[in-house]
Amino acid sequence: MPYDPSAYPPFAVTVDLVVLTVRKHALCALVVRRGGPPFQGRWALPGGFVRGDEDLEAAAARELTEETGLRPHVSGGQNAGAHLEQLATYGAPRRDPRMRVVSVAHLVLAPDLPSPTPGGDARSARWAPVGSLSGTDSGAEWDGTEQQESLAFDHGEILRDGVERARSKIEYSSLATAFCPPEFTVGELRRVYEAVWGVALDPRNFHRKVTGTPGFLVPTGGTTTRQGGRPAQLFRAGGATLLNPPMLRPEV
Amino acid sequence: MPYDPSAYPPFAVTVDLVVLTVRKHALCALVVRRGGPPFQGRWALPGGFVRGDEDLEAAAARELTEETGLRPHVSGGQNAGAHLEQLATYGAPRRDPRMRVVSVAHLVLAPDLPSPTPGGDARSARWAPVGSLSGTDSGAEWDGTEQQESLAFDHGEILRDGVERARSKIEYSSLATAFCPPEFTVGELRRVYEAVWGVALDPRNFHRKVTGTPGFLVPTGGTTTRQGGRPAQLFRAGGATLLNPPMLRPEV
DNA sequence: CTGTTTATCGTCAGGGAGACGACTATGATC
DNA sequence: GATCATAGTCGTCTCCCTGACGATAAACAG
Repeated sequence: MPYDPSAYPPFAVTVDLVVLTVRKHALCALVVRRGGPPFQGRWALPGGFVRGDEDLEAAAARELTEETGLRPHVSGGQNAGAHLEQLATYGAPRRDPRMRVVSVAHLVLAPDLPSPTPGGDARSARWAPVGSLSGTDSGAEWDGTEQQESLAFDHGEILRDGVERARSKIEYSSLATAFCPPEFTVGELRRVYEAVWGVALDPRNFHRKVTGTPGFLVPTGGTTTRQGGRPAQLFRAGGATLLNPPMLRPEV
Repeated sequence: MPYDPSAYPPFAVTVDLVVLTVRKHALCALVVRRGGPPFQGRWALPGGFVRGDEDLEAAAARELTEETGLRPHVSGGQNAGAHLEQLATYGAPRRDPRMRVVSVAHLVLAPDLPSPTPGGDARSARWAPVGSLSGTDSGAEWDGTEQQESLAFDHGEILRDGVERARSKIEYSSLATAFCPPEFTVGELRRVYEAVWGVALDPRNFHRKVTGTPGFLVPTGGTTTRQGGRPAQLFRAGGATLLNPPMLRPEV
């Protein structure tokens, strides 16, 4: 099937971002309010068109910087920016009612940002607990104090896939450190796991596991009491990216 | 950023297929020879354009059927067709020298097909051991008896990603059964793992693991001696899709 | 000073995996 | 038919990891 360049059906290609962070013991996703039709006024994932001469990952990084000011560390890299990776591609024929759009979704894991409304973009944006957005099943931490509304387009499905990817990936990789500031304590890292998985973990077993895995954490020598209680050692993310054996999330 | 439907850059969208099978103790990928420029005469992954009103997965399934006659069981389903799932999307600006093409790669795991040249397509197609295609590191089983040649476009990279996905996914899922005929023995399943991972596994421990995992295998009652030696029980794939705990491939 | 919070170290039992020994049931070969 | 090679299947033993949980340490709040 030698294809004919003059006869291919035209598509628009976008990138959509599932930007996750942990705020106040809850896994949150960045959502923006749509300013125009379709789905005007509804919340959606941030995203935009891929430019004609732009790589997909570069487009995702550009959108991320535009929305949050974060500068991603593509494909690994030390803590200090955000982790960015391709998630999946969504291309159902009528997912956008106006035209045929194929969206390459990306997943971003970011530390908690001080800015309440991230980025200086004119659109309103907020961090929404993933439990408050329909399409996710983690209703445990969802207490109903916020407006629950389904996302525009198929973004609910994309968010669900991104959350599931994050939940499973921190099992066998050191990616959870991407949710932490450059220096963090074992307890802070544990609270990340608890927020992402929505379960409580035993502090003693968790401490044994993460400090006993070579290359996962490297002590910086400092300590902190910012969590209250006894001072805790500070760590940086080590070079290891794969956890072997993995830390499996507890059964139902 | 309310986007303007009349001003988006146009892309062509294709699907490319990484079709894997196990033949004669080796993991093999389906490759087709290109009939026209660019890369004329080089081997490439099968694939083609997504039609204007066609879902991505449907396009992948259609291409698969056109190339091999296989009818995929999308997203799980019992043994009898092939497993198909989305792999990743490749969209570097100049990956196709003619125009901007974004390719949504899919991964297919198929049982060994009797047909030497799969499908009745006019193009020449063959099963190539993945070790014989550059871009993969599993050189152990590659003995140099076949022509080694790098694939067209970025298909070497796509193949490598697909092989890595298959290698890691059979660790924690029952997907390895997709490489097997509807009824198979424990030994045949073990040889699938050995071929995909390129390692030797202990038959006794493997037998204990797979027969001891609930829902992985269900005995059909029959036996076979098609492998020689003592008759072996026949099994079908059970309903379980996730292996818990996983069967981790041995270290280096 | 006492209670509370968080961090960290230890102990113990159970499960799973790797390393093997032993036995079984076929077909092939002498 | 006896023997051998080939696979399959069952057991055992040890080590390591994990989950459950007791105990101690070091800060702060009253």
